[in-house]
Amino acid sequence: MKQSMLFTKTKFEAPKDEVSKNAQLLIRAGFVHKEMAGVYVYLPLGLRVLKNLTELIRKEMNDLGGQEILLSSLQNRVSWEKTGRWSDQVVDNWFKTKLKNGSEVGLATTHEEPLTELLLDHINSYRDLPVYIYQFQNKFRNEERAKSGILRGREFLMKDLYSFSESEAEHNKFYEKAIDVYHNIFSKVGIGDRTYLTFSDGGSFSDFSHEFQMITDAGEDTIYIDKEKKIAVNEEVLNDDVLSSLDLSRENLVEEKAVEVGNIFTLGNKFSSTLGLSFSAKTGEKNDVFMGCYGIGISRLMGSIVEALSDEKGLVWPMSIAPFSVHILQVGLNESVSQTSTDIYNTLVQEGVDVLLDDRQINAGEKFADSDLIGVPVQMIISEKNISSGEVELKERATGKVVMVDEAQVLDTVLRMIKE
RNA sequence: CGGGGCGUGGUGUAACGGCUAACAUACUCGGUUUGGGACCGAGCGACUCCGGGUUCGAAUCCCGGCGCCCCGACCA
Repeated sequence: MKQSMLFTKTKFEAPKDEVSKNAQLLIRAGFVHKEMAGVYVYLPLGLRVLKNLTELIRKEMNDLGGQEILLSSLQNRVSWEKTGRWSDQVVDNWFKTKLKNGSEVGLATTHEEPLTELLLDHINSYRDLPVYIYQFQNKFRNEERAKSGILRGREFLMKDLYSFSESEAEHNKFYEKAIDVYHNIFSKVGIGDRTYLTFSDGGSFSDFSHEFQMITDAGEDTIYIDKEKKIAVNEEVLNDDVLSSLDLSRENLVEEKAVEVGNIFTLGNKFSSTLGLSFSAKTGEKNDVFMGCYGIGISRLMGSIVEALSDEKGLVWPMSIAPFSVHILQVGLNESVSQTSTDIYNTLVQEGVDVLLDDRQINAGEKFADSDLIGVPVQMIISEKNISSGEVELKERATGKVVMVDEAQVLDTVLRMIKE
C-alpha cells in the first residue's frame, strides 16, 4: 500500500486522556480510534494486526483439531436461565436489551450455554466425540471500569474454543495439548519469553484453571513465578496447600505484575449435565459430555504485545503479525529515487510481500519518525546516496541493525527476513 | 460502585471575573529544503462539553447533568 493513500495520519502528541502505553501509541500511530471508554475502533493498520493475529491463531486451532463456527452475539435468555447465569447476581456484566415484543435478550459475554445447547442436535454417540469448536467473536462485557486502553474493554475480540470429550481422561489429553499450543502461539507473537502458565482459580468447575500471564506493569494481576519451572501461581489462589500440591516453595517465587492473555478451563460436566448434553457410550449407558473452554482475547493480546515490545520511539511489531512486513522509505524527491522505490515496491508486492511505501512528499526526518512509530519490522531506505552505489539500506526496527544490500539481492534478502 | 483528577480549534497547551479567547502543531496556499518530526510568509479553523444560576460582565465562581482518565472494589 502507498502511504499517501492511507487515510489515517500519525499524531505528534498522544491524546491527554490516555495514559496506557498501548492506547497512546496505537492512537498516535493511527491503529485505533477510541469510540468511548472501553470501546475501540480498528483502523486499517490496526485491523491488519488483528487479522494477522486471528489468522495465526486460526491455523493453530485448526492444527489442534478445531472446527470454526460463528455463534450469535444476541443471546436467548432461556439457555442462560437453565444454568442460572442469566441472573445479574451471578453474571453482573451482561449488557441486556429488549426485543420489540418485550422479550429480554443479552449481548454475549461468553458462549458455553448456546454452544452446548446447539450440540444437542449433533451429539448422540461416543462416535461423535471428541469435538473441538471455536470462533472469533466480539464479546460484550459491561465492565464497571474499563481501563488500560485495549487491555480491558467493554467490547473486544476473542477467540474461544470449547472441547467436548467423552471422558475426563480424553479431556486431559487435549487439555495438555492445548497448553502446548498456547505456549506456541505466545512465542510466535513475540512474548513467549515473558508469558507464564499460571495456576488460577478453577471456579466451581475444577481445582484450577490455567491462565497465560504476560509480565508487564500494565497488567492488573499479581502472579508468583517459579522461573526455573516456568510456571506461576496467581495471587488469588496462593497459599501453602496450593504450593505444596504444585510442588513449589515460596523462596523460589518472584512476584510480578502481569496481564492475562489466555485462559483455559476444565468445565467438566457442569454445562452438559444442566443442559442435557449426553451421549451413548460404547457400553450403552448415557454419559454427560466432559467439557473445557479455551480463550484468548485477541485485542487484549494485541495491546499486550504493544506493552511488551514497543520502545520510546513507538510500536515494534514482530514479523508474524506486523501490519506490513516492509516499510519502504523514499528519501529525496528526485526521479531516480522514486523510480527505484516504485520498482522495488512492485516487485515485492508481486511476490506477495506486504509492503507499505512512504511516497509522501515530506521531509526525510518525518518519514523516519513515522516509520519508527508505526513499527513495521523492516525499514527499507531508498535514497539518492544509496542508489548511486547500487544499494538499498535495510534496517530492523526492533534492533536498529542496518544492512546494505545490493539492489539485485533485495528480494531474496527481504524474503529471508520475513521467514526468520 | 466508592474515592480523586480533568473537560478550551483536529491534537497538545495558555488566558486575574473585564480587550476581537492566545500559542504550538496539524490542515490550505506560495516559496525554500530533502538522511532524523527543517525553514520563511500568508490563510482556514472554537457558541470554551451540555443546561441552569450569580454578576454590569463568566472559559474562569456556584448548582445539576454528561463525558474522559487514574486509584480501589469487581472481573463467568
